[in-house]
Amino acid sequence: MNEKKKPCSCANCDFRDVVFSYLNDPAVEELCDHKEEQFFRKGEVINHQGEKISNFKYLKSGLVKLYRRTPSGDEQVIAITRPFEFVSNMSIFSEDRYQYSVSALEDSVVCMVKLDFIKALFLKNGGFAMGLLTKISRINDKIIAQTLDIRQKNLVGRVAFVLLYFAHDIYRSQIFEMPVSRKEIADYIGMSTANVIRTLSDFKKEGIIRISGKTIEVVDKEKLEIISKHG
Amino acid sequence: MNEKKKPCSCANCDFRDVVFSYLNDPAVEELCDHKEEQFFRKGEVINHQGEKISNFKYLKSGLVKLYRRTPSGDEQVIAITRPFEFVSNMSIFSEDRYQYSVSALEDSVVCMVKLDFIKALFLKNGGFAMGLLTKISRINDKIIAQTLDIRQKNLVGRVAFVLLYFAHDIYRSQIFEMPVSRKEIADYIGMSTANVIRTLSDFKKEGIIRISGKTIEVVDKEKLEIISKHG
DNA sequence: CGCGGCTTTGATGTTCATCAAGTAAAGTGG
DNA sequence: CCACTTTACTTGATGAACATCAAAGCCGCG
Repeated sequence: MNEKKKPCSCANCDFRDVVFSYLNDPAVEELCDHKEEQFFRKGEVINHQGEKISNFKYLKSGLVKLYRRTPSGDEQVIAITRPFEFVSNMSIFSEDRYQYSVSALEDSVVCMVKLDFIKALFLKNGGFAMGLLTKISRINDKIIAQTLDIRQKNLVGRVAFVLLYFAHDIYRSQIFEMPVSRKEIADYIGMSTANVIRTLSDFKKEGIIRISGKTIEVVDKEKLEIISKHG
Repeated sequence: MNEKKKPCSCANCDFRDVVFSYLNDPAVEELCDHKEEQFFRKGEVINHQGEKISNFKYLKSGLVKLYRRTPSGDEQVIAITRPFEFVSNMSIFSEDRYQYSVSALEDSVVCMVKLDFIKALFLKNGGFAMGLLTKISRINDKIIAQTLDIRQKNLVGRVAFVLLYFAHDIYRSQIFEMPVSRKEIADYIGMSTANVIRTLSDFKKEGIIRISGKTIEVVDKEKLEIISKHG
């Protein structure tokens, strides 16, 4: 009945179900003492490619993009994701430094725990390890599958794909504010900025979508799906 | 001094250092009782996309390709790897069924352990879990990085890249037998078969490589590297 | 020795990137 | 808050890169 103890905010965190379900209450309590929440304004960089990895991070709220800068200097966008994906990507266990950068596309809250603490927990708790492995595998699978899906499409198919991705997976709404620039879309699906814009204009002319600035509305979802599946 | 015990072949397996280093001798002994080795002739399919996953598999010797068939029916090669990469890829923990197929490019030996056994071991032994997670992460990182590297290059750069990949990473020799068809190369780097051949012919004319059938010799490695880095 | 698959090469057309020039929008400093 | 600068967006015109098609050569295999 020592109810006076400070309640741990982690106990009710949505993320607990995702990978921390194997931790019992005392363990979560301890985790809580080691975590830190950090706020990132839209546009801010959360992890920088090449920087040393010292924390296990995951996205609590917001929207982020994972990307890298190529040797030749341009940007490749690898993924755009919502909670509760990891921020310090998979590399945390395999690499010393970040292979990719992560930045906030919307105001975001990131929760971080010292990596050493996670690793120690890992050694002690196999269930936790397995939960984490499953989650990381799933994220990796998704990234690889999406990359392959995109590669297979032609230009118009890619643009259709990306529109559907935002409408369905990110915003779950036919009408939304595009959180990225046209150039970022281009870097995401691997084509030139001019042609992304051109294709969007074509879609608009054909009445498939409505555009006004950053606001996009998917009018003819079915047609977009057909185009996405190569057309 | 009960030396009469049957010696466990797993104890000295090269693979032990890769992920099983956290297992002590009795644990390896037990693992040994649950493993099974299987031989695959060149061309045989080891895992089939869509098939239920029941074993943890890794490549002991040989060479394999990881690929998938797209909805539209053509093949995308995701990776070509040597031991000791996993065969039942990362998805083993995240998915019920294989997302991709794996086939042998050379005669190969695959070692397999019931997945249930690995999972149980996982829960008991955090160190083992961590070793495995690290290994899986590294493989995933490599696949993603390679895919991004390829995407960034133009046609000739991609062909140069693939030649260097076989010469350096796979065969460690300037001269080697290409284990895949021209079409498979095309599916690997995402271009048409005809253009792969054309580019190879161009390289030959310029004296950068020598070709006779499946045998390829890299003559001017430096030039190939320049071309690979966009040329 | 003839059939079928893989390979090679040339010719053709499409797709897409690049360049350029103009417009809208969004910061920035006075 | 307005003039100024910069950055993002848009559109058209051009050419390069690449896929596709077709036809022929090669090679292994029954």
